[in-house]
Amino acid sequence: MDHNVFDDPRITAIGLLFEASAGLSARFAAQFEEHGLSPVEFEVLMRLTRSPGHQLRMTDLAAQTSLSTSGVTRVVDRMERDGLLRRRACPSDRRSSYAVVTAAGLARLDETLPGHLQIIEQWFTGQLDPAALDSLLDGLRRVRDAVHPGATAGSTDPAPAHVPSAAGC
Amino acid sequence: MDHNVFDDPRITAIGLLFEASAGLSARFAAQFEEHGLSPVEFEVLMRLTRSPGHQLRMTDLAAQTSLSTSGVTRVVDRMERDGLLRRRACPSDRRSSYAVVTAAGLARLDETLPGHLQIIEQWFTGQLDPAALDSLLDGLRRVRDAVHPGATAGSTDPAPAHVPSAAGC
DNA sequence: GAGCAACTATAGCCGCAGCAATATTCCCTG
DNA sequence: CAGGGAATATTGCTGCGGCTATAGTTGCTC
Repeated sequence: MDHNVFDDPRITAIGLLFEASAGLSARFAAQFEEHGLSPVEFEVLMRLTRSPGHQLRMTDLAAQTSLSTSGVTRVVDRMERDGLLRRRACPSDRRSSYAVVTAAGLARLDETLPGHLQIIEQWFTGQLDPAALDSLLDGLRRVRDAVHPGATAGSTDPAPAHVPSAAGC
Repeated sequence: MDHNVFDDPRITAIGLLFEASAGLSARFAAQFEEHGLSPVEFEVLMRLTRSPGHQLRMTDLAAQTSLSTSGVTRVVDRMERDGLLRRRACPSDRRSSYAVVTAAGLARLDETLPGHLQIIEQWFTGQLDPAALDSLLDGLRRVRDAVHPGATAGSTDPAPAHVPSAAGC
């Protein structure tokens, strides 16, 4: 029990990261639900809204989220049924289709975002003084860049740097 | 586009936290799979093994993981079928039952842990010099303590402080 | 000691999401 | 321009896990 694995600083470190992350996720989910959104739906709304024309091809949307292409198909199904999104055929490539944010989708996002930002501030960024926060973010950025989830990532990147295949459309 | 929400420092911050966390999760999942474990199964194995007698009542196990009680029932079903765990009736309370780690379960954990620790070091703790790491962990601890996932948390706590109801057993 | 509320584990039902298979379309090569 | 390989979206199938209902057990109160 002297060099118990459970006391290993690495276990402690990863525990802190995951608990902080999970705790925030739970707060977010609760607030999203108040506005009739699931976490994935919010993420989809964010990704699409920040994209040019408030739209993205299904594949590209999948690449920018934590979802597979079939997962995207179903989320877009639900959100289209709820009027938040709309499918649009790609004129130049008849295999592709766009998911486009509707006015209702934009409104829903606008209605959800203030509370979301407030929660981030209350439970995360506001918990630390500016210097400590910078320090934390620097560390996270280092880790993020190292582990680079590839498709899962990109939230901070203004453009995915990929610009995969939205060329002809 | 001047005060675009997407460029809000809070969005950037939470993006970094989630991407780092998700990236590490993905690495972990891949390594767990090499040893025939899912992330939840690994978590269950860790929680039980660090508990006195390598066992925990189903309810307490649920409280210490990200699972509901019915979720625990099913995970334990699977792991019992695979020989990693074993159910044991609680002698003093016939409603309760224990999940106990078997020798095979311990062996599986021992076989999985070194690689797990190595991944943590390679992609997380080893990415930063000691001072920066301390800084990062301090920040995370602050956030963790604030958001305190309640049941979901506890990974770093040697004892859950609760010591819920394992009294009579 | 009978009744009742709280607790414990489980089973039914459901939605979600990944993988693999499929149909369609595109593009490149000969 | 014919044919084959790659890309795109969708669907079937599966496993996972939460919520709710249920059955059994406990302890408390009258």
